[in-house]
Amino acid sequence: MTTRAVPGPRERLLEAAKELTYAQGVGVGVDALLKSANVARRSLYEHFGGKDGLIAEVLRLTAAEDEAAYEQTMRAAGDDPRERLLAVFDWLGEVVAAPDFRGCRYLGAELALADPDHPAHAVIRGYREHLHELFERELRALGHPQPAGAADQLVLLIDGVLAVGAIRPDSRPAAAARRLAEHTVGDRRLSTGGS
Amino acid sequence: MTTRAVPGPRERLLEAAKELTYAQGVGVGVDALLKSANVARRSLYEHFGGKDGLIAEVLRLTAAEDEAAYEQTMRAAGDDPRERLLAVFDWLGEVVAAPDFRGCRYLGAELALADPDHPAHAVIRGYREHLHELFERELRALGHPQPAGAADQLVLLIDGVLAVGAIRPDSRPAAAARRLAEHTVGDRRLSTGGS
DNA sequence: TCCTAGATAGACCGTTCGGTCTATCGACCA
DNA sequence: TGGTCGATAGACCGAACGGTCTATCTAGGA
Repeated sequence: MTTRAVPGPRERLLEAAKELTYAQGVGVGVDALLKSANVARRSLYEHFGGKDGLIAEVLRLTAAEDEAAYEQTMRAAGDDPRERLLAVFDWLGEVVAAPDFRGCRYLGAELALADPDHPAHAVIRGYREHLHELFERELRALGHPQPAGAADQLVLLIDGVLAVGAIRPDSRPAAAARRLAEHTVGDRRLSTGGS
Repeated sequence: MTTRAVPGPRERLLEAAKELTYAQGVGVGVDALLKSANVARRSLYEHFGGKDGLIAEVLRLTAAEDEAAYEQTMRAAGDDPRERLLAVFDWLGEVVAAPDFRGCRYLGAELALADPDHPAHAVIRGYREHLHELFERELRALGHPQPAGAADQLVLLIDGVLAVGAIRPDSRPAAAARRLAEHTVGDRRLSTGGS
């Protein structure tokens, strides 16, 4: 049974941890997670082996969701790779402006988990690589001369938006980043084969 | 006596906290701080009122140091505002490449301290504003048409460098950001009064 | 010389931490 | 009907948490 009519303890725990580890940081207590999920203490250790396992699994889950959100945003922006890439920054503007926005979940976990062997770090790196490949693919379709380097720049701009948004959400960082992203992806003439 | 020959408990505590809160995050225990600083438990509460007060004071201290580092970097780059601004990104390249680099201290604290009333948040915002004003001043000297907006972009690029550097220090994010910063500050012709 | 102020060590407080344990409950299946 | 398995509640563990306390020591000034 991989599907069930009503969410089981595992699903409830993941959902509660997804919200609490974002709102409070990965330092939330196990008790708070169990209480919020209405799950027995033992279930956590049965399903995830411990708090660290739960955190890593939550990041895996949200990474898949966030990757899908990026892809959906680009899909909805049409067929032009340039428009698809820039649409990401318009969408980020909404993300950052949301009242419960509290910065990038992955960067928060990366900085909070001092242990370099924590399983979350590998998940975070994988998420970043996925985004990088996503952008690089579009840049290749655009005929960009340096798709890998340009993808580096786009990822950096996204990090900047999420970081600035965490501290000064009112400063509209996504708009500032979009202007730089327009420069990164190149102007419209470039898509016909510039130098 | 504001100066003393040998660092007193307050100075030792600040120094130890500066290192430990960066290496381990602001979640470090009070015991670890006291042991590292070789300071009596009571001294912490006498001087800083508690852990939160110590953290805020550490951020105030490092903010002053970091602001001075930015200014020194720009001063050493000469008189041309354009070169002074771009030199910041060359310097950031060294910062990120340092073996003990672990991301931006301020962003880490911002994301880790869930309590919006924590005194550290005000310190962090003040630090950001100081940097913004520093850049805006140079951009005005450059004759940039939108100094405030361009300063927003530079701060965003710095955040991006520090964020990417925390996760993939080997990807040379400062070099990617510098190329974008060159676009932000404008090319050389602009300093003579372009559109 | 005595007094005071600051620093020390460290016991102690109640709470919370992550994790392990036993015992019970309830649904499903043979 | 009896057995099994997943989930439950919750006691319990040692350790660490942030913070308060007393008592002792020591350097500086009157």
